[in-house]
Amino acid sequence: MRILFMGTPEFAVASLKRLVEDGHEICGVFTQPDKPKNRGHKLAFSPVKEYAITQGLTVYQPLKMRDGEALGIVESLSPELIVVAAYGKILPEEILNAPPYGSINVHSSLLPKYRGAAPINWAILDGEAETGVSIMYMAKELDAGDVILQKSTPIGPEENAQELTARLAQLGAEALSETVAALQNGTASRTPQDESRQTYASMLSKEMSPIDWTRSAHAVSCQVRGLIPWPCATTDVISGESMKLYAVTETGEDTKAHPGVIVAAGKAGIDIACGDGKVLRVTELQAQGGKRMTAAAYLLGHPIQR
RNA sequence: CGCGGGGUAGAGCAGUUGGUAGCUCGUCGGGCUCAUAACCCGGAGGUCGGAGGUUCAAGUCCUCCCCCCGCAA
Repeated sequence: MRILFMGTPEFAVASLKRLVEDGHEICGVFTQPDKPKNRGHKLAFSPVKEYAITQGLTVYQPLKMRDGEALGIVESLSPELIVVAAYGKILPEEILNAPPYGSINVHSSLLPKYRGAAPINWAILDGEAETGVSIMYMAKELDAGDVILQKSTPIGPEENAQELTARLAQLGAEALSETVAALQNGTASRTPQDESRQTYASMLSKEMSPIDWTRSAHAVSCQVRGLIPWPCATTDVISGESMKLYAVTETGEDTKAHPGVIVAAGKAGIDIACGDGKVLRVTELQAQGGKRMTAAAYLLGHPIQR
C-alpha cells in the first residue's frame, strides 16, 4: 500500500521499520523539525528521521499543520493511507481525511484508557497489571477514534517505562502490520470506544519526581518505574541531596522504622522504610553530577553512617 | 559561543594553604572457620582525561582542547 508515515521518537521507528519490511511503499515521512538538543545547541534529527534517511525515504518536517502547506504536501504525495505513531502534532481533519483509507494511529495503551501524551508511564504509575497497544482510526478528538485492533501485554513487577516502551513499540509494529493487511483485504473491524471508560494520561512533569515515603512500597516502586527515563523519581533521604532513583525492588520485609528512614545498606542495595511498614530496596541511582550506577557502587564512595 | 557539576587503580570516592598518590569494594596469594557477600595477613594494579605554561617542585596554579553528567530546550 502507498503510505505516508508520521512519527518522531524511537517508539515510532519500530512501526515505520515494519511497514518498510512489509514491502509497503512509503511515499513520505513526516517528523518533528530538528531541534536544538543537549548542552551545546546542536540540531538533532529525530530517531524517525535518522532511520528514514538510511532507507532513502523522503522526509518532511513542516512547522505547522494548519497553514495549508502540510495539506499541500499530503495531497501531492497522494497516499492511500496515513499512519501516525507518536508524531507529536495535532492533525487537522482535512489531512486525516485526505487518503482513501483514512488515517490510523498506533497508540500505546488499551483505549479508551490512557488517551494522551504519556500512556505508558501512567499505566505503570497507576500500578496496572497489564497494558497494550491500540490501532485506531484518527478522529477530531485526541485518541478517540474507532479501534481496529488491540494487543495486550502484562506489565512486569520490576519493569520500567523505558523497557515497557521498547516492548510496546514492537507490539505496536506487529498490530500495525496486521491492521494494514486487514485494511487492504477489507477485513478490518471498527469498534467505537466506550466513552464512559476513557481516562487521560497527561504529560509528565518534574513536579512528579519527589518521593513521598509515607506512601506504600508498591506505590513508590510504581513511581520510580513509571518515571523512567524522564523525569525520574527523586529523594534526598540517602545523602541529604536530591538524587534520581532508577531501579528498586520490593523486598516484602516488614519494618517499624519511620517512612523514609534507611534501615539497611549493603551490596544488595539501600533499604528504605515506606509508609505501609514495608521495605523498598534501591538498587540503582544517580547522584547529582554523577552517572547512573548501582547502589552498591554508590556506597563504596559514599558510606552511609548510622 | 545558553547555565552549572565532573574526569585520580577494574568500580565508587578522598586528596587540606603546590612538597613521596590514599580509602572502600573488587582482584591475586596465604590463613582461620562446619560454613559465609564473614574475619585476619600479604601482593598486584595509576604516564592523576589530553596538550602547553608558571615553579627547585604541579593531581593541586594559568591557558586551550576532548569526553561525561545535570538544568534548560
